[in-house]
Amino acid sequence: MNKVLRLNSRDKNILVKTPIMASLGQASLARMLDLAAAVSFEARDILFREGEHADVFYCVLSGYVRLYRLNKDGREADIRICGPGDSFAECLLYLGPNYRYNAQAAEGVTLARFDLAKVRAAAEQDVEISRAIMQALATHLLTTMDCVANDRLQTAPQRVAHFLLTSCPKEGTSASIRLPFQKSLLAGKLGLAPEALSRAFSTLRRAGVTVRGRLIQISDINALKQI
Amino acid sequence: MNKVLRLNSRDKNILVKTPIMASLGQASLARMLDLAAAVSFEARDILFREGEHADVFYCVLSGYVRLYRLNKDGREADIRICGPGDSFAECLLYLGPNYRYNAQAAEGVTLARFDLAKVRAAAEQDVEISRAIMQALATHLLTTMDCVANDRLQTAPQRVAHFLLTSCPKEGTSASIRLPFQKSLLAGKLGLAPEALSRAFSTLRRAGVTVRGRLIQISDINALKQI
DNA sequence: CGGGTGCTTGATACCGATCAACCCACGTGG
DNA sequence: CCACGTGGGTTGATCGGTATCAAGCACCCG
Repeated sequence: MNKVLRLNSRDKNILVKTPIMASLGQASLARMLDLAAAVSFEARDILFREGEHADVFYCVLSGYVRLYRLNKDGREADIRICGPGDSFAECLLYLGPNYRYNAQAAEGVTLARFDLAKVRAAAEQDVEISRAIMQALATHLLTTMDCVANDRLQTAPQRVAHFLLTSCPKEGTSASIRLPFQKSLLAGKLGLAPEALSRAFSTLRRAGVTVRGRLIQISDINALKQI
Repeated sequence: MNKVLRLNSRDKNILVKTPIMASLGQASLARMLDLAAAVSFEARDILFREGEHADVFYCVLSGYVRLYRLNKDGREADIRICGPGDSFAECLLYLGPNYRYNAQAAEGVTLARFDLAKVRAAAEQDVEISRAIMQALATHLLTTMDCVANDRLQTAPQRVAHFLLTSCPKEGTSASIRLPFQKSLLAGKLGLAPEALSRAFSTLRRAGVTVRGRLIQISDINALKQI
């Protein structure tokens, strides 16, 4: 747990470009910025646990946060990986009083923290804010439904190929990507064990994918699409 | 495709108890009811397909609807099964112009149909409506996140046990359930092949689960929780 | 009685988890 | 400068779970 501050101007600049904030007009934006506090966490810090009473939600300014669940014998499964601009736990604005999953800093992170009750009140008065929240919720919902469908339809190499294709520019026949986080985190995001991710990368070698550390070269984008 | 009618009073009674409508006051409720049209589909009818232009969303009055995706070689995976009271595709109120999955009637269904644009306009003026929609979106989001977590953490028998536990009364040591739909639909909902569901039921026999047709007897609820 | 349809059962194959060993890059301290 | 430890990643061997394919069964309805 950590420092709580008013946002500095760098943080504000990031926050303003965030999906939940980007669509807001002058007044609504000011209102939301006024409710935001900056907090930071070290790698592996737990932000909250499933079942705890929820009174704040977050928006990532830098770094990555894992949202995950545990089963009764302690195995964990990632539900979502949140990076810069992503907000999480906003779904609790209009729901039960407890967090429904665990959140952990995957590395050092800085976050904007919002008081659920205050934002709820602000949304009540300000249609722009409530519309922005709806949009965020709808987006998360579709993303999560995509996740279910992908888990159920795609094999490990296909998931990795799909991920690569969504994180490289559309045009051109080749591309190179730098992973924004550790491979083990990517594995979790794709619902794979780290070993399975590693093997998936090596089967993708024959489709023109070269991996060295976090650098990934894709020689033939169209070949990837055929996987 | 089928009859389009104003709602009859039976349908209205159902619709009014629905999550999206239940929280509405007199005026907002009237406004929404005024936008609703009743439609019905035969078993296996396609309501819409992924990629089609979306101009309406639905709320189930009776029967069940499958939401599913296809992969390129034609295999399908269910994303969600919607029963009476469930609404779907409302997430498109504030998002892209196209449906993001396929919807099919799993049996004969009656639905309330809402024009996206009109509801959007209504929500813009009426905070109650927009709050109700948010609540529905948030609920769906959490449900879908649960689904991801369950898919990634639980085996087939565990998923079935979990399903049984959520569809039987909390108190008591034994219970009996009548499945509201076909087993093959349940299989899809749980992300399983029908054969796998069948086998899961038979491994649950040793935990005191007896299946005959759609009737399921659970002799020891606590035993199920240990699976 | 014949023919659906939905479900179960069996045999097999595949995919990914798991466990263990190893590798490599890096940092630290003797 | 080197020995060592650590953390992230890869590789190999094995196991388990579920999909798939195929056949058989039960029930319903003509």
